[in-house]
Amino acid sequence: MPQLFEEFKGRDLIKQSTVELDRLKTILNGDPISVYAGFDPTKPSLHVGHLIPIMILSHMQKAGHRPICIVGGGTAMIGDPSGKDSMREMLTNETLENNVRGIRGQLSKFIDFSNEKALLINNYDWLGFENYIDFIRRIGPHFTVNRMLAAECFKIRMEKGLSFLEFNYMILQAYDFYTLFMKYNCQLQIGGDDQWSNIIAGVELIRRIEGKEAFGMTNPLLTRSDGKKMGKTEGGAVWLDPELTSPYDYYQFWRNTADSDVVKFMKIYTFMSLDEIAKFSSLSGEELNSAKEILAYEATKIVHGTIEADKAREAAKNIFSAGNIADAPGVEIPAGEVIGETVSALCVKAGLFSSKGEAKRMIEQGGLSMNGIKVTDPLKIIDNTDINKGLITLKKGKKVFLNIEIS
RNA sequence: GGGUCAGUGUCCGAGUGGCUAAAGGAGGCAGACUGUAAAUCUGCUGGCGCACGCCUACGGUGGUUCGAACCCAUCCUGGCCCA
Repeated sequence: MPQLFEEFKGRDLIKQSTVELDRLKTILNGDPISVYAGFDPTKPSLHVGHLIPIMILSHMQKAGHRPICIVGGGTAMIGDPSGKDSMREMLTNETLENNVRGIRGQLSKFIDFSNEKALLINNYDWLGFENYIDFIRRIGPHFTVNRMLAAECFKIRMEKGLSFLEFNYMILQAYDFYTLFMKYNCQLQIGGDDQWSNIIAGVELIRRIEGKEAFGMTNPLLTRSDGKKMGKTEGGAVWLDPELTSPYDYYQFWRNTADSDVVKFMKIYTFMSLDEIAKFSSLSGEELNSAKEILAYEATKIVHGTIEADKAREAAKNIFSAGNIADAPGVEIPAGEVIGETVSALCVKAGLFSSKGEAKRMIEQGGLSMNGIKVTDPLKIIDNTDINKGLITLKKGKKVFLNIEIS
């Protein structure tokens, strides 16, 4: 088993570090430390885009370190301007609390929070009670505006306008790091490379106030080989919450990975050993198709567990290989709302298309099959002969399957 | 606070009184080819019993006009310049 640093290197998880690599190596491979990453609770669920830091924390915990997850109830009220060209919507307290709760549950699938082996902290605990005058007198002198303005993360906003509110985000995140450093002796902050400015701000703050050294490390920001942002699909983000993205869809997301990304994703998004992954790197072309299955299975397993991953894999096999679509996702619709309806109306009701107009277009273009037969007439009326054993199976395009259960 | 420019569909962005459901691009969806891949080519891409019709839409509200995304007033939001 390779040591942590080698593991990270092998998985291409290190982009920038505040110290030279050989020092980083002794830190990562050395005595247990506390390591922190922040998550913005702007949504009730994390999505695939959040996964890299989570995986890093998970690896670190396995190597004996202690992860600290900050769910930024305090900072989310500000909104991180990094990489955004417009100001973020402000959130109400209730949605924030709700979001924090959801995220906590998801993190615990990757990180063991029992017996304080890892901590989950809301930075509102301290940010919420700071006195403004007090705060700026204590922290303010350590930052110069000119330095801050030079930071990469503010650059794009210098054109479009940056509110003072958002400008403070960096300071608050630095203060988070400082607080954790003082309270928990947290020495390392990790995050996406877009967090680099915020991370070094924290490192500097600690050095200035305490004269002590803390470290920062970033992971590369992943774009898929087709240049699209990770974790976004037609339907929006791919969520970790099974209510928002079903395990089946989650599996399908990974299953549809581009050839050129398969090995890269295995390294980052699964716990498969590097040796094991190496076997796949020599594959090319059609052979890679089976590697995608493994990637999808492993990635799904981590988030949704073995049982759901098995189910998703089975369902996918049955649907795509055996042509048996009984395992496809299903919706239940009362018989009265099915018989006598047009196909287009049924599809809309089942959520396959968002409007009848769209359904009609798709059908006219040959994009819909019902019970395995291509539908050509959008106004076709559904009758009893279309129902097999209480089911109508619909297929949109090549790979979106839906069973309508008639109740 | 003063001056000035801007706010258009998922996003970017044209349009500056009727020819505008609104150019173009991106994104998305679908068809063909495939390996549940990529690339490529093609079609579609506000809603509705959706060929001809109706409704909703160009920051909000009110107005001018036979007719407004486009003109006027006012408000909101933002940029830039000045204080």
